Amino acid sequence: MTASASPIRGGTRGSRMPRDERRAQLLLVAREVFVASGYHAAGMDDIADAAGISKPVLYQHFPSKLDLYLALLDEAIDTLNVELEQAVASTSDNKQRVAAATAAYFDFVNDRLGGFRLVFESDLTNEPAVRLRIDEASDRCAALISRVIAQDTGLKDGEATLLAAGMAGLLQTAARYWSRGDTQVGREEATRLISALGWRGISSFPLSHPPA
Amino acid sequence: MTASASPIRGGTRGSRMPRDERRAQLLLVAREVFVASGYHAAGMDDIADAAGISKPVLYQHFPSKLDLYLALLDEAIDTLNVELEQAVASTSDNKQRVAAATAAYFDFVNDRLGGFRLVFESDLTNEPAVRLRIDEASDRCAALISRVIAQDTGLKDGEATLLAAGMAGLLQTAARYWSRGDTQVGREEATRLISALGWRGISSFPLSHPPA
DNA sequence: CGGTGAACTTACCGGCGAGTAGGGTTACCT
DNA sequence: AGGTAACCCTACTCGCCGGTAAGTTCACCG
Repeated sequence: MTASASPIRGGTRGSRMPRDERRAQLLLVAREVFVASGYHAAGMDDIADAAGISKPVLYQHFPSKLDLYLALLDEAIDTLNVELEQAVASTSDNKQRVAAATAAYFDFVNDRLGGFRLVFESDLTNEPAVRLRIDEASDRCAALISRVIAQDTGLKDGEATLLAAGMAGLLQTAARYWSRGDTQVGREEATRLISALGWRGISSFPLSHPPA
Repeated sequence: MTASASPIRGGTRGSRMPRDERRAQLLLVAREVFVASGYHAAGMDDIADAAGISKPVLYQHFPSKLDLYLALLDEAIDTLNVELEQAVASTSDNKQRVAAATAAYFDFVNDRLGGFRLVFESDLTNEPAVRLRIDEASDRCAALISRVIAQDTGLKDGEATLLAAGMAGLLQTAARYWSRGDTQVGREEATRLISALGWRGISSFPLSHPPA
């Protein structure tokens, strides 16, 4: 259940490191372990072992398991937000924006580091600090998308945000499903399909009372 | 963090019960506790206390914490699948089908029993048994939706299923977002918006090569 | 070279929580 | 009534894991 193939990542056993470098390595290794096992199944011993150090060193860099996890979570959330922001800012054509946003989600979900698991598949959602961050992240994504929707459709704010939350879920779920790889559809095709689904959905508003 | 207001649910302390009735009560109470605290934070003691019995009784009905949890998970998954199936079968008009499916998700997410938390917000996703069930549940939902999509658009199976997975995510996320209640939009309006988003998205396929 | 501090270690503590042993009590049937 | 089986309880074990106390080795600098 825990990493065992190559017990030491990013440094030879016994090699000392300057504090900053060590911290960076620990973040890297810890992410791998958390991503692979989830918060609960991952032990601080596992992380220390994987990094080739002993547990107290870990605690010299992070005051608690939760803090370590939160640091990684923040990192991942930030990545997602930045990528999505760039996508929205990359063009002024809203159709293109949807396509770019879709690509951003696919990128995020297929990132080697697997940070998306921390955000979308956390097993610590009952911890208030975690819940808060994830909710905020979702809200921030929704807000970004919401602006595009509102601009394109003239819907009221609450309505646009609801749709945006849905869109975010669509992109996230589709990207994750696709990345599982049991589908025959290639990435190009997949992003095109999802992007089209989203764009067509959005661009046909408002139709509260369908066009005569 | 654990229920404390009314320590005993569904029976007075000390009252004996026939086996089946007791089991049913335990399932009810356990679901409340798991829904409120998640798998990890919930203790078998908590559940026993909340049910007004002692721990060994719990173990006379369920061999382990995991088994108990899985029983509840299966129940919840079944509810979702049945509701969604009924929604799809309730009409032969695909637009209505999308509306009905949307309503089904909103129903499921707003169910008093909160079973949706077990399916959509489980904190035990690293347990293979849980992962398996949730993945299967998603796949089954996607398959149901996929058939509608394929029928309406003539897309290939893999493509339709990808879109269906996305749609399921859209419905799920939107319903959950709405049920958080920080939106001003009423339920009628919300389901109409989401349903429209989904339907418009779907019904405009195929457009792999946009209509001339 | 000696000394100083940071990096690192081994070896432990303490609590928590799943699961259990063994015995008491109530309902029901004959 | 009296036996019996099912229901239930108190009180414990035991492994796991986050976190720590105290001592050791390496790098660097005067």
